[in-house]
Amino acid sequence: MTAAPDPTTTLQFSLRCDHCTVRHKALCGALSRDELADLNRIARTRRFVAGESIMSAGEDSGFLANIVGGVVKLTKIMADGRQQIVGLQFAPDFLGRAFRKNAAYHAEAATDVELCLFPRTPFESLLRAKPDMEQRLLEETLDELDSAREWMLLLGRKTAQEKVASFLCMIARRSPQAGCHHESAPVEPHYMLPLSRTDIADYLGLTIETVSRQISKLKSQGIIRLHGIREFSVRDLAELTEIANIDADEQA
Amino acid sequence: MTAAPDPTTTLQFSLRCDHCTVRHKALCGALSRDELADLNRIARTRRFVAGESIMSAGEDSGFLANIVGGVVKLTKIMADGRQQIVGLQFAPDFLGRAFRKNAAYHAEAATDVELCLFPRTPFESLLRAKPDMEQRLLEETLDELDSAREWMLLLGRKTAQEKVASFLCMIARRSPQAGCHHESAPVEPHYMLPLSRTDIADYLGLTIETVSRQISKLKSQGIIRLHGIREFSVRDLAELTEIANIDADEQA
DNA sequence: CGTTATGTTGATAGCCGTCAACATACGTGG
DNA sequence: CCACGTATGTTGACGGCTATCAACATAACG
Repeated sequence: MTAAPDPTTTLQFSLRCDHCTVRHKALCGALSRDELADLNRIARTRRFVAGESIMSAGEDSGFLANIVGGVVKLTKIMADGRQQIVGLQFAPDFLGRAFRKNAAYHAEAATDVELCLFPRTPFESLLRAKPDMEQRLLEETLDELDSAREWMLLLGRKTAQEKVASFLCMIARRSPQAGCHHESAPVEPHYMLPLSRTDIADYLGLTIETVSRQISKLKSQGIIRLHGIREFSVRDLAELTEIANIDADEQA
Repeated sequence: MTAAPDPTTTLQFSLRCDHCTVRHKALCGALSRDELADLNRIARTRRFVAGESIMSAGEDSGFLANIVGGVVKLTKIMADGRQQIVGLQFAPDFLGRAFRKNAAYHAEAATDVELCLFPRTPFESLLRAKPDMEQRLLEETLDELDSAREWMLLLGRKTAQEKVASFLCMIARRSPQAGCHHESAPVEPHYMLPLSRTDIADYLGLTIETVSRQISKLKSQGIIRLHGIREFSVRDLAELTEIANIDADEQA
C-alpha cells in the first residue's frame, strides 16, 4: 500500500481514489476529500481470480469491500451439496455484511474480481460517523432487498423457460452495452455471460441440463444467438422479455 | 388523534407511545423523549382486518409504518395470476419502502393487523435527521435481506417436504411461546399458523394440495400434531429441523 | 340448516431432475 | 503443432416429484 501525502499540508494532494473507476457511484462517493483520504489510508485493493473464495459463511473475513471490477456471487450450500446463488453483485456494489461478523453465505469470484478492501472495525466506525455514507449503504441494501424479492418470485413461481429468459434479460439490462442503441449501428449488441452453466443453474434453481436445453430452445426459436459459449445477442428483446413474463414495473 | 401535552412545559408529559407494546424494540426506540413526542404528533394508528390490502405495488400509499400487532404478508403477482409471498413481517417490524415511492410488491394483512402509520415525507426527514434511527432501519433491512436469501435457498433447492417442515420450524421459532420450556410444563407448546393453506403455498412456491399432503404426511409420521386447522404442536423439534434440512448456522 | 369458503384426498399428467453418452473447449506436455 | 486428458457444455431416454383436475370433507357464516 502506498502512503498518501499528508492531507494537512495541502488540499491538492492526490489519491489513488482519483483514478478509481467506481469512485462516484460507490459508497465512498458520499465522502469529502479529507474523509476520502482517511479511508484511503485503511483501504487496499486485492484481485481474486475466477472461482476464488472471497468470504466463507460463518467466519469473519475481517473486512468489507467495494467491488471495483468483476462479478461476485453469493452462495448458500446445504449439507448434502445442493447449492443456491442468493445474490450476484457487480461493480460498484458494496460487499460484506456490515454490523455482523458472520455472514450466512459464501462470497466467491464469478469472474476475475478486483476489490477495494476495508478492515471491518474502522470501516464500521466510519459508517457510524458519516450518516451520508450510512444512508447510501441503506439505499443500496434496500435495492438489494428488492432484487432478492424479485428473484424469490422467479424461484418460486416461474417455469424453466421463464427463468432462463429472465436471466438473459437481466444480463442484457445490466450490461455496459445496454442503452447504446446507435441508430448507425445495425449490429445487435453482444452480451457476456458472467456465469458458467453450473452457476446459472445454481442461480435459477435448475440443473445444468435444463439450463442448456432452455438456452438451445431459445436459440432454435430465433430469439437469441450464441457467439461462442459465453457470449450471446438478442434478436428481439421485447419478445425475450415477454417470454420471461416480466411485468413492466418490476424492471426497476 | 389525541394531541399530546406541550412537551416544552414539562418532561413528565405522557404519550400514547408509553403504552405501545413494541416501543422498545421498534425503530422509534432510537428516539429521545422529545423526539418521540415529535413523532407522536404525526403518527396515527390504524387497524386492518385479515385479508385487507395495506399497500399496492406501483402506487405510493403515502405512509410508512411500524407493525404494532399481527402479521403482514408482502406479495408479488404475475400477470397470469401466479403469486409469491416475498416476505412475512411480524410486530415490531417496519413496513414500507423508505426513499422510494413505488414499492414493487403488495402488502396485505395476513391476520388482523394494527399499524402505527407515519406520513412518508416527514418521516423520511426524521430518518435523515436521526442517524441512530436510520441505523436501526439499516440493521433491520440487513436482517430482512438475510431472511430473503434464506428463503431463496428454500424456494430454489428444497423439496416440498423440506419446505413445509422449514415453514413450521420458522413459525415455531418466531412464536412468542418459543423459548418457554418450563421443566414443569410437560405439554407441548401449541403454535398458531398465521397463514391459510393458500398463503402457505404462496410462501413456499407450492400448490395448496401439495402443502396439505405434506402436512398430513408429517402428522401421520407423528412429527407434528394438528389441533384444529390453524394450530399445531411439535413432538420433536429436532427431528422436524432435520427433515427441514436446516443448517445450524442459518437459524440466526 | 343451507350455502359458501377452506381444506383434504385421490387419479393422472407433465415438467424437470437424473443418468448416460457424446461433443466441444481448454490446458498441458511431448 | 499435435496428442492427450480434463473440464465444461449438449443432447437423449427415462423416471419421479409436484401440478392439475376432480371429488369429497370440514369449517365458517348467515
